[in-house]
Amino acid sequence: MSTNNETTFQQIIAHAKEYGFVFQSSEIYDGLSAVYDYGPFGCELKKNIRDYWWKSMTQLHENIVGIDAAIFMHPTTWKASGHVDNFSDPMIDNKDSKKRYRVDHLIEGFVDTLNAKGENQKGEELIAAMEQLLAKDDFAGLKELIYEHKMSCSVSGTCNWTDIRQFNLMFKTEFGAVASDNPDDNIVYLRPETAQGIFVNFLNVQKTARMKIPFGIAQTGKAFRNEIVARQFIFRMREFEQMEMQFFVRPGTEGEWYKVWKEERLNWHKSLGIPAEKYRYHDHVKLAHYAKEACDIEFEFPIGFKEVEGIHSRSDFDLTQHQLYSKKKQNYYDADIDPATGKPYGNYIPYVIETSIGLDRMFLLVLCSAYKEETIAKEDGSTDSRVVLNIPAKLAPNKLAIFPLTKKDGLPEIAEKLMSECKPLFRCFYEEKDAIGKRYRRQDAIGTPFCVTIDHQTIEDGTVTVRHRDTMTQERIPMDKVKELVLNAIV
RNA sequence: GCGGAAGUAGCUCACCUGGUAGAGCGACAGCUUCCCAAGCUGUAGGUAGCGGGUUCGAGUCCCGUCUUCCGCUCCA
Repeated sequence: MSTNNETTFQQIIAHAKEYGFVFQSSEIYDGLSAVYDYGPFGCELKKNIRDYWWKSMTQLHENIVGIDAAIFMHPTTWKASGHVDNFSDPMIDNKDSKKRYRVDHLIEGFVDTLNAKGENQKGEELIAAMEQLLAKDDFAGLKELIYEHKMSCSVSGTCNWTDIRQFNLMFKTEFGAVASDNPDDNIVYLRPETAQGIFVNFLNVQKTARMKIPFGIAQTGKAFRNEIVARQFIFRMREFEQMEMQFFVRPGTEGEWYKVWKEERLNWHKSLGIPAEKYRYHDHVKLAHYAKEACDIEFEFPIGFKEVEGIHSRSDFDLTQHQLYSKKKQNYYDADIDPATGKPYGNYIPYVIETSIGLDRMFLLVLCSAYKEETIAKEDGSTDSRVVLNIPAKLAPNKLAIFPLTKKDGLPEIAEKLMSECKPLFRCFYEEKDAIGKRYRRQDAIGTPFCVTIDHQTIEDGTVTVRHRDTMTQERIPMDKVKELVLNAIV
């Protein structure tokens, strides 16, 4: 048995479509760019990944609770978080060098060269003009300004510019049925991250669930971003799902908690049996405006190492910002005794360690690591091939397939009996058509870990054949042990 | 967003230099079959991404558009 390592990303994408895992959104209308739908097996796999994460966060950690915050949030949320100001800059491209500039950076850079030449007053005038135009979103005026002063690209040296375009990270929509005179009054954003729903509920959760620091709040849910380049299948989508946990800690302890979660999260990945050498950390050198420390957990996809999860030490940035914008105190009273002073730690705004994993990326990770094209040497010397998804049993869409060897002699009746016993406990699939080998292969293609075949011997002694997906080996066990076998593998 | 390539049945592809679409696999319905796909029979499924143009006639040539792929660019 040999595995072909040269399976490309394309083959995995084709397989995902052909077997009902992922479809392009609105495909009959030529599709919607960078939006995808999950099919029957895809949505099961996705749900199983989400459940596994949720359980490992909220059930296995007594100090982590969940919430489900709305996608719509008060617009001020995004002013406080920095998303409005940091991600709505007008951009311009140089057609010759293909280099993209933020318009304000381009003009400021030009002003710097003026200042270097001692033309400071001209520079100041230019900055003033720019700020006026920016405030009015007058892109034509800004472009004129760039041409008027013959601002050129530092790479190509030309003034061959595209029109100015605004890059908006966040999707906007209208809120409320009645239009206001000022359209801005009705704008709400589709959240670009789930984290802010946790932060604005920090005190609600802390008080009602009677949480003591250190504690965490977990949430899974959709988030929306206008990506400049949206490509690579479900790796980068405009609508995607995050699984985030914000862990609130006493200031000064964030360094050790960052280490704890960095390790804890990688262990979660390893617990799925995915080879450790496929993973690596990528520590951030350049940090975001809110971060103290940050790293990514990267996975080696067929297209190279890519980020799947981020662990960020976010300081008290977010809660402080929300306190500032909402004018509501975000303090926590810590009654524990500080050994240094002999007194309680008292009031403070907690620090936050964030773990944030993309559910869709995790889905792709599972699919990529599971997909195998195998060539099998048969006993008669000929070769055979199969496509198999070695999905971890606890994540597999179907857990058990039940086959009567033939569809007569009472075998289907026995199989249906087993089916009705098992299906309340885990997802099963029943099939009686086609040759048994063909049925096995169909289950391999969607990653079903176990197949059970009922044959004539079952009638005599009540045993069945269990066929294992990964090894293709078979064993004979009593039919009433099947349930237990599967349950042991998936819990 | 820019440059290049592609878009024919669910999938992989064929139709050579324009003359009104075919195969394999798959699916479905049967038959056969006592344990690993490629035995047998039958059925369904495509106005050739979409729109326009040239032509007596276009899947085949031209333009536009959408989508996908590759490279560049961006990515808190």
